Amino acid sequence: MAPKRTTVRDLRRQNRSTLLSTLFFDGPLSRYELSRLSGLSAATVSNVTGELVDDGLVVEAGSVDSDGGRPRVLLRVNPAFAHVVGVDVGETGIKVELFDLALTQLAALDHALSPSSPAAVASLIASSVRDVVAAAGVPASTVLGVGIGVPGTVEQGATAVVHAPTIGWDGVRLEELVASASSSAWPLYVENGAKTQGQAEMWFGAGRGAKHVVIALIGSGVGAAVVTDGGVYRGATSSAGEWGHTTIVYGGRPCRCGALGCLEAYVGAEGILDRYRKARGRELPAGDEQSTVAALIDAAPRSKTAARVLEETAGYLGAGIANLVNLFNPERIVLGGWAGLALGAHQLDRIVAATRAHALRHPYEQISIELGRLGPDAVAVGAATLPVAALLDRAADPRKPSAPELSVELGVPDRRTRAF
Amino acid sequence: MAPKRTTVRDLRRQNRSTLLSTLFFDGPLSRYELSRLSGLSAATVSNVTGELVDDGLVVEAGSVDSDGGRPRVLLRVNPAFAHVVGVDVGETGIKVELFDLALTQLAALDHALSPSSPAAVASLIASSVRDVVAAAGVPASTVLGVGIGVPGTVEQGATAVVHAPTIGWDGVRLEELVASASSSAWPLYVENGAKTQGQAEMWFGAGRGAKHVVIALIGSGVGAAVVTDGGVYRGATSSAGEWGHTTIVYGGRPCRCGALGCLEAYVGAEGILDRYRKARGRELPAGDEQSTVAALIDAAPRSKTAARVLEETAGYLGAGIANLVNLFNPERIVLGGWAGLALGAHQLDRIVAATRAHALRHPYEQISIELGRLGPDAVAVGAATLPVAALLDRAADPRKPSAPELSVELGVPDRRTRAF
DNA sequence: AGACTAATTTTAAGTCGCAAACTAAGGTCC
DNA sequence: GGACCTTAGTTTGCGACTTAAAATTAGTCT
Repeated sequence: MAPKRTTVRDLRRQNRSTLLSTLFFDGPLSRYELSRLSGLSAATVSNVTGELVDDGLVVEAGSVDSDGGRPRVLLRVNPAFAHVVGVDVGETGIKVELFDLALTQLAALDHALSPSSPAAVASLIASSVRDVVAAAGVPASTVLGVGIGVPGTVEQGATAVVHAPTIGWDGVRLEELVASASSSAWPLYVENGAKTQGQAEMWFGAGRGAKHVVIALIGSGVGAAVVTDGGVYRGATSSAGEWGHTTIVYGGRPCRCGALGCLEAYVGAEGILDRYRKARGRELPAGDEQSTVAALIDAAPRSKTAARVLEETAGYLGAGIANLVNLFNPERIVLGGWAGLALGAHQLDRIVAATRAHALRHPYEQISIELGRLGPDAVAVGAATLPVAALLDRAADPRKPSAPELSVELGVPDRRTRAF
Repeated sequence: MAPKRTTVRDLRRQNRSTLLSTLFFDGPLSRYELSRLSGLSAATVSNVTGELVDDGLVVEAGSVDSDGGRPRVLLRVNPAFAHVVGVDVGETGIKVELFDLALTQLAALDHALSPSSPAAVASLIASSVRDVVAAAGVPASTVLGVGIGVPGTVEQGATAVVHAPTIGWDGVRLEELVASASSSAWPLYVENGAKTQGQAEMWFGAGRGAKHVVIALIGSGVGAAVVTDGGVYRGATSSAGEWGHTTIVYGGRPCRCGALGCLEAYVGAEGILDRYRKARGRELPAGDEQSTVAALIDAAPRSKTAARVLEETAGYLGAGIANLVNLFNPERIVLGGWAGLALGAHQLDRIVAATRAHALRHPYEQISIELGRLGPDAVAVGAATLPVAALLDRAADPRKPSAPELSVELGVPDRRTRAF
């Protein structure tokens, strides 16, 4: 409630966290390099890493010559220290994957699933998590937590509340449902799927190294994860980033959200196909969205109509991206989601040109537009990062035995910001 | 360059900053209340405030009974400890105002000015600052710094670079120009005017108490200050928040930025009047924009055309606001700028209705839409907060004698301030 | 083996915030 | 008016922390 920031102990925790995070992200490093990178004195690095090694969080990983002196001993995060589970609740099925602490996948499970009651999904999640832990053969006690990415907005609070209209969920307390369907008490972290995917791209994909990034997620619908100052931006109630439902054509096409002229109604797969259908004046061959869009793109070289629809899509998308550029002034825009990748692969030049036409010169000059680098597992990987982020953040403080007050404070990795 | 976070000394600075900021924003407080609010122990509060009092930053301010015990001694920031200057560089003139540390205005100066060369403006700023300090009769040595709000984007870096197309500035290093035109070496802080006005609303106006706010600035043009997690959001190169140039009508009206369909072309004063002109099919009576818009609003009850133009304006504006709501998920939207206030006063219901129609239900339910509370001095007040924010931030560390390495690190000042 | 170099660890300060004990300042009750 | 509360603020003693400097370790080079 208050500014809160205090004691000398926080310092230690902070430094533990800094060092652990540095090791996590910047690979094996010697104590010496850690000292340079963190700004901490060699003595402190030695002291703190010693503790981390004692705790089993960090292990030595060979050494490296240093011309003519004592070789540096490399340290790295111990991948086997703990395991995490990532769950991707999609519109057509759920994926459950288990990773070690380095986010290497050890086991995975896939369930097709037509939209079902929250309770049914929760119980499927609970049993699948159990199964995947068993399949990987890791001791249950090493499981740090379970991250769950869902296709809707997630209101973070004492307990996460999910609103996911596309699968018919409204006000679902998924955390509670899963917890009560599950025998183990692993901490649960529920988050919007676009945000988990964005976090995955930030940690391991096209977002690495940047601090201000927007990761667009274009599939059947359209979403985005906005990364500001290095962290996923959530806003007051965690529903920030609903890019798909920003108005781009005032009074335009109806969107499934009920409003008119949303970006999603133009560049979401459903919107693209619908516009194509109208342009052709007749129905499309049957097939799922994904292959139909692929067919549309294939047809472009031969079909004027297909080409025009794609061209227009690139225009709308560029304008939508320009809005992000003007509002957020990011360094980088990452196009993700299956439709985003498909469009990006064939229309990137046009998209960039349209962005340029709609963005202000100065912020436009700062950005690069790239394609996402992670595959279809990105949402699950990103979900699995949630417990890891919590670990790094609280620096695996041994005094806080790993599963404290549920996911509550996960919200924002509480880096301090500032006013001006 | 690295995560940086260290020493035991930072703790002290941090706590000094927390206490000083708490006193600044939450008025006179006793040590006891400070202890509760900051989470620090009474001992530490006593210790740190003792230091602050010794340094002259804080003074006692009477006492208050505490039923049946020792009365509490109130502490407050010493308004006379330092002074700050705020400069509002507008499109038609500059305002220069001097404040004490509590941001009470002590003197002000106004110069009409047609768009002029940067050097001329810089020299006018330099001399006016000198004049206003002299007029207030405060010793030059107590001037903490000079904040300057400009009507364009400001790229923060080693030195601030201003791009302000509406006054013909492109790549102007205003800081350097003012510094060389000035004999004193007061630290300079250059920032976009919409952002300084936003900061003023956050500190003293409609934004108080909230952490996620968008302060819209609607005048001749359209801008916004986006406050995320309590701080004004700048993005990678400080040009974030260009709301006016987000596309709201794909392929729509040409905007002075060169693109089509920008929000500014519809709800900026110029855009409104131009649409009205077109709707009436003939010229408007002469007059400045501000009075012409007022006349338009007055005419609405009698003129169908005027009413329709305003109604449409509310619609566009609502859609623009909804985009902010969906993307940023703020708690509050503040309408500012003379046109924003005028529209808000007469069309707020319609604007709210349009916002509701375009926003997603969940984030919409979180917001309140309010009018700005500060008058035409807001930009200057906000500019003056910049040196104050720097003071609060570095906690007036006595070791850093108040005017150190020029404003350099103001850019993305690196640390926490406070919940504001 | 001895000299040298560079990475870590140990040692000796010096800082900091906190809990507990203590002092200050006023009120209540008889 | 004095014994006794109550609340605010200060002092003291301590444990925790980081650091600079000195010491140690582990190789390379001759």
